[in-house]
Amino acid sequence: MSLPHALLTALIERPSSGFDLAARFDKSMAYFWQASHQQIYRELARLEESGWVRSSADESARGGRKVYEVLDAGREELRRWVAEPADPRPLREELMVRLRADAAVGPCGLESEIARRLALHQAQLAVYQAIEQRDFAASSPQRAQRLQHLVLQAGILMESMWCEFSERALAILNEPEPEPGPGSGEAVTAQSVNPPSS
Amino acid sequence: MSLPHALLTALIERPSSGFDLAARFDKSMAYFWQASHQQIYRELARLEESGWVRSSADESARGGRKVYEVLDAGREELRRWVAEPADPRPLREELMVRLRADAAVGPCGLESEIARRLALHQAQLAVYQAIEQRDFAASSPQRAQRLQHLVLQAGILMESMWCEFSERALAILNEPEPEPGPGSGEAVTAQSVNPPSS
DNA sequence: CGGGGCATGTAACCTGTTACATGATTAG
DNA sequence: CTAATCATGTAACAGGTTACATGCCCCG
Repeated sequence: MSLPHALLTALIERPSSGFDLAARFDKSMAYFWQASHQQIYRELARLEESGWVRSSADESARGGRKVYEVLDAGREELRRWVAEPADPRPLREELMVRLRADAAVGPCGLESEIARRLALHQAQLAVYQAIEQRDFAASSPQRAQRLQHLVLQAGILMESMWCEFSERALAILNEPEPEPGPGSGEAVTAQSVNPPSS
Repeated sequence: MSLPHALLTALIERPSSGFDLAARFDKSMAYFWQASHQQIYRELARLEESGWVRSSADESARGGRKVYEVLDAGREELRRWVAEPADPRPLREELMVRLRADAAVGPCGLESEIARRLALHQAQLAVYQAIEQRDFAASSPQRAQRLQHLVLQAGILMESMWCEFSERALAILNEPEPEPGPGSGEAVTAQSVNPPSS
């Protein structure tokens, strides 16, 4: 339930239309939150209904462009929400399910997929590092700047972690099997091992 | 859409009832996937409808206990799915939105929340490390074992990352402000800084 | 005047969460 | 007998995804 507050934040940074927000969510906020334009329009309507933002038709632009800005009630709500405790949302990582499944039924050719994802994570890491060099080369004493840098660093930490993980996974998957066995050539090793703890 | 395949995997590891699966999802699979019992029952019904699993009433147990086991079609489906390419699901990390919001509206007292979460991540890390010591002390040559260890290591990497991140965040949030300013005591620093790239 | 980008939406659907409902068995 | 635990479900809803619908305006 943080989409409304993500939108409030983005609108405080700069009043915008739904369209602009959708575009900006692919940039400044994409490290850790994203939303489709449908979601954004839906949510903007709710925010306005709650009296947290106000829209005004932008006559200078084409189409029925509506620019939203945050009202005082919206700011208060945002400040209230920021300090509210919230447990980390549990992970849902499909790749781990695949690895478990591969462990259960025997080799399924997962290596190429992992290699592909390693490349993706390396590329994303490079993008983040380029942004860091461009925008945060000099360490700033300003609180807001440092926090924004921190969020970017989280993205960097995350991508680094996935690179590291992918390499470990490839090392295991590409390992030659201990004894291939001359006869039946499939899924023999799998059944014997049960999950570790219980 | 990996819940059905997570269930297939768990059922291959050991045929079980819905209730057992719900309990086991809190253990062996909880690092990276979880599901409520409602989801599990709903999904088991679908799996049976698809002809991937079969249920049989367990007379020896109390209640209307139904034990599910995976059929050949289910195994085939699982093998097919494992190799299927799938991009990493984008992150959704509420805490990052909070940090961004704090950067936008000024200090909101986020430190205590971050400290709380640091403690949570440290605790979880300790749990994972204990499991690792207990179940994976000796390095095994068996593929399935090594993959299961790998998945646990992903959990460890993840928790370590969050600890590292939380500490960095606390360092910034607890820093004294450069010039506090004698007059107005609120939200002055925020507005001047815009998001980095655009 | 036609195509492409700007701009705003509706509708249907799937997944996951929360709350509620039901009954069987066993321990005290 | 009663409470706890085992065991299986239904219903309603919220959030997110996909597909579709609509119209404006500028450029060629």
